[in-house]
Amino acid sequence: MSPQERTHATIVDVANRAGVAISSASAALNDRPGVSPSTRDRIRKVAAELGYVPSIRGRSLSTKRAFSVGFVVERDFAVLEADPFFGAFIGGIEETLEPNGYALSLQIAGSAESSLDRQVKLADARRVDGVFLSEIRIDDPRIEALRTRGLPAVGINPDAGFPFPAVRQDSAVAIHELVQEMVDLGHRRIAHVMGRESYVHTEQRLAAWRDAMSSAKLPAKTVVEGGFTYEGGVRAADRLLSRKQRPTAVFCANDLMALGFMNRAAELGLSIPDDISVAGFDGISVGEYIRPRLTSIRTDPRALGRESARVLLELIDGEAPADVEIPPATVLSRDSLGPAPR
Amino acid sequence: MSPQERTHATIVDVANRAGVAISSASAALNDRPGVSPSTRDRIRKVAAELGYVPSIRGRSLSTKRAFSVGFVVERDFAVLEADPFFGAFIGGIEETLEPNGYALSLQIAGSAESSLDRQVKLADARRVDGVFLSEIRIDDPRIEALRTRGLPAVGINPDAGFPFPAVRQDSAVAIHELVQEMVDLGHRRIAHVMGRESYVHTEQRLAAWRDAMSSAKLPAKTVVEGGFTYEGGVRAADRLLSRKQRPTAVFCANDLMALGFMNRAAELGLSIPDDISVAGFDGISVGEYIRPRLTSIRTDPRALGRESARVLLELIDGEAPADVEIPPATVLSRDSLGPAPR
DNA sequence: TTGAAAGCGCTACCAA
DNA sequence: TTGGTAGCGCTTTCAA
Repeated sequence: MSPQERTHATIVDVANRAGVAISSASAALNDRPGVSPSTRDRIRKVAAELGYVPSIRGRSLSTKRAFSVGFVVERDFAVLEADPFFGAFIGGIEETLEPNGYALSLQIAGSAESSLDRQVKLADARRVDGVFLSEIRIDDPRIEALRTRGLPAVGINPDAGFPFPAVRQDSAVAIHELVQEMVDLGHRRIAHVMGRESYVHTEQRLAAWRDAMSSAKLPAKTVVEGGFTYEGGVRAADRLLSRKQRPTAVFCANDLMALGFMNRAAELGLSIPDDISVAGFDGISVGEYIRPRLTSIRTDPRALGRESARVLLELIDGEAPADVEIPPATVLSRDSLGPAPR
Repeated sequence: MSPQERTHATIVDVANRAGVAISSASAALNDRPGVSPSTRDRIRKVAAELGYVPSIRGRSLSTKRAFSVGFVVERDFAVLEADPFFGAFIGGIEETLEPNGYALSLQIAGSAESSLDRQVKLADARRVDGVFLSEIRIDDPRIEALRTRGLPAVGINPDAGFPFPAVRQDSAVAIHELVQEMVDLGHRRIAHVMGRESYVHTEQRLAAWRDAMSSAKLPAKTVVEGGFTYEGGVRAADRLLSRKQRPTAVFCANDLMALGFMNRAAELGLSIPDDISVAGFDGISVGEYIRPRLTSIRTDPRALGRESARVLLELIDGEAPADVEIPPATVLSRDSLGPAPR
């Protein structure tokens, strides 16, 4: 075991070469007051000559900061692949992190238990200064674990009453619009294929659909669970389309389920949107590539990531950031919605 | 700025409480010899009572290790979303990293320049002990940057002669099989939609296609560039299908381009696979969800990630790991290939 | 087997 | 404005 480290210039080297004290070098290099302009310049020049880059390790130990934040993705590998949220969200996080000298420590957990475990380990080893909490569950155990540890955290689309600062993007309005659009097209039997049970966003979408249905004076009772997977969408189609009074339109809680639903419906001999209208949620790019193109709800995971990171950094800096609400999701009208068959 | 750090138990606390020297505590906690069984047990017990978790920061500074490795993903955000490699590869990396106490520092770079820049910063700030090099270009400038810094790195599917240890998955054999399958179906005019210029994997797939064509005594001259994007696939279809002697089969260097190609072909009134056969590369799950289902080549990014991380950790440990070759990619036969039209 | 202490690279406090 | 120095939490060397 030989950590092959090239010898980097340290602040001591800079101070020596510049003929100043280490503390002066530190102050100069960090734009802290208390150094005369001339020595400051000299120190800077020497640092540049030496190719000095501060060691995050030394700084970390002395400032008690990791300069790194954590994100534990809790998602099945299979789902992960087709998931649009992931990449864009991380991209957004990075937009904020990078200019602030922070790095992202990413972990992938296959299950909720290991997700909690990973989160705890990141915190206990003081690898990170804070974490992102997405895919929040009802009574999510991570919340308590984080609170006992006093680790800064920011929630992505949590429910009201969430104990940490939150960043939210409303999708209820878009879901209302979508349902209304269906109603305007003459649909009365509108079903919902909901996501995985006990996730907050599953409930949020379900509730929005219910509200929209009730606004339209329509009964909101046809709901089946699809678990956010393609296969779940297939099964949902099997269950919903075998009914005597089958729905004429379906709102799926994500695009992957909508894909499964559409394919199964087609296999069952139904044509979309002539026999049945389908809409998804997420606005994944693949929705644009399939035929008919999938009507969906477009969210902005990138902005969510960017803002979450901003809030998290503020929190880490000891501020008390307010919750952030980014512009709401919008309906992405494409071809999978049509007039209700008569 | 108040780094809200709960006071964690340190090794000093453990040593004090156990009534031993710090060095003994360290030895006991790290399974190093030189501590009697009884004191070792006592120290362990105290550590457990105190909920002691070693601070990675302190350890990092003293061992000159970050216990973290870096991965800079250089990909367009739009492409990233539909990219199957990303998530699975990271998942694989994690499988190796986690049990070894390492974390992954992930960065997303929009361009090649910023990718290099990020890589350099990670290295210079000593945030990571090594990095993964994927999406390698011909004469990739990152290689030189890494070498000057003496930072351990492992290449993912690099060309022969790559200066760092490498992990590879052969796809030439599968491409040969695929082309042969096309030939067996009666195709003679088989085109290739290649990926983005100057990427090693673009060249590798192109070369494999050329070889396969020449093995079949067929001219390998119909090639258009598609840049690995959906739109590139669309443009390729426009160019290839407007020819007087249009190809009857097309091998696209990734699935996304194949999707674009298929959709455009359909728009032009061609039916797949009756009028034209299409195959992709990657085996993305969406290929299963579209109609006709896309024939492709299945790679194993997860295994690639797992092995790469293993090699990288060995390298960091000062060993001299040999290159690794994981089982080759395979043809994923689905529905987008059919007999040549006559 | 045990303990004391130096040192990793940096920040920050206190004197000069 | 400068310099000296303690200390962050750990590993590791060297004495006892």
